[in-house]
Amino acid sequence: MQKNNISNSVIRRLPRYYRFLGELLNQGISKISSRELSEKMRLTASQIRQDLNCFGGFGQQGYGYNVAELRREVGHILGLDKQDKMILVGAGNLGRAITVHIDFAKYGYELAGIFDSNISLENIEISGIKIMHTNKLPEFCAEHKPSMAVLCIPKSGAKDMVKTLIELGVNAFWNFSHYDIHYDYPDAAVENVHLTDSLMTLSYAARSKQEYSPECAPEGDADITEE
Amino acid sequence: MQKNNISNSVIRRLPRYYRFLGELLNQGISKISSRELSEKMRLTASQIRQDLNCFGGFGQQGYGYNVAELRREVGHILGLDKQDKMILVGAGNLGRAITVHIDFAKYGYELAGIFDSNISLENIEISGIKIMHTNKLPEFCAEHKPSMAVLCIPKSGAKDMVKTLIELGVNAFWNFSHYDIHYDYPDAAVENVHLTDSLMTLSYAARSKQEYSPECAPEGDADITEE
DNA sequence: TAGATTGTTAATCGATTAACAATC
DNA sequence: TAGATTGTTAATCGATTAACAATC
Repeated sequence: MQKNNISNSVIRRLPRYYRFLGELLNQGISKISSRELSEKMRLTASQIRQDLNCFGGFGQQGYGYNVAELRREVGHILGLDKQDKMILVGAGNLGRAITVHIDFAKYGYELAGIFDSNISLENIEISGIKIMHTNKLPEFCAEHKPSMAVLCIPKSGAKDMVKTLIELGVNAFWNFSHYDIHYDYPDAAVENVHLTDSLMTLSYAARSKQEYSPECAPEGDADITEE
Repeated sequence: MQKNNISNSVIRRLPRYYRFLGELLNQGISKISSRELSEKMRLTASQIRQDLNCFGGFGQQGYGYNVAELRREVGHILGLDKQDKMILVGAGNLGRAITVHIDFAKYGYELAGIFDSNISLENIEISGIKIMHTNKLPEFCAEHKPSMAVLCIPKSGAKDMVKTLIELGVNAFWNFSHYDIHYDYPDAAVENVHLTDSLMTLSYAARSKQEYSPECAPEGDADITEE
């Protein structure tokens, strides 16, 4: 199904296609052309056809794409129709929010266990799952063989935790810490969520807009705002 | 200070520079060359010099970059040394986690108010801030003039909420909902955090690795894994 | 000064867009 | 069939890397 070497840019657009196709389906739209979809998604029809054709010819000349079928295909490419076990490590505010907020089953994962190194959290339930102490990880992983871990722990503890998890067979990480897993384990599947990086990017966008907005703009050349 | 039209690719690398420079500083390293930094960050020295030179010549030939000074400059470019008020809308699990987890002051923002449309949450305190009902927004914004809002609300309510906030003078959004703000307000500063998109991307990476891993690889050409 | 390393221009690479032939 | 729209190749655009002259 998947051809070799699909570029990261293409992969990162797939979830968005998947979402939009889901919405179209909810709206009862069963057929769509690349041009119509491009208008809804604000990208070019060309790009949509290129992207989809990395994985196969899902459309039909003169007709377009069947929404339900295309969504199923994209979901399949993303692996959402599989079923794997995963764990979450770090039951702080962020870990608890993700546990409650994300419906992992929709993405082909079963949240099988929650772990924290803080012994006082042991046996507390979140979303019906009891928090276990991290010293239970070897036993748990041997039994359930989770393939993915969500890391909601500080950077300081992350390096050792990842080492442990890799040894226990976990090879995919949804990483909310700032520890750079790929540096030490280039073969692991890693998706970093750097919330503060995102906030800083927004800060840049918001504040450069401030500078250039008409009310605040200084007289003369906007380039030379430096003192 | 900032030249025109810095590409988004460059901007998105700045927070990472900022983090790495902070670490170097913590380690007591006061001077670094683009080559040394490139090894630590796993990117090319050329790119580092190109990126930084979009904003000015922060280095010195034959010497390198002063870590403390460069960090200050990058922080300044990102606007982290400013101070603006902001609000958070949606005090569910995610909203509460972000309130507690993110130190907004570090990024030049003061979390001035938390809002929720659920009346039963009113006056509950998170991180010392009392949740207010969303009907208090007009009054609050008139008084405090927040420039940014964190949106931790479902997509269904997001469109109306953004319309309200835009009218109240908020023009930057850290958007955890799936509502596409830029579609309706192309001039707003928007940073989307699509957690489930990130999870799907990880799913793809994790599962295509599974397919190609030595233990599970089928015999013959790996390209033709389709039945 | 000589050595090192930046700032900056030129070359390369990859991703996006445009064009069009294939075909439903 | 004629019209529409895909799949796919070619052209363009932008981002990254390499090279080197400037200079500390």
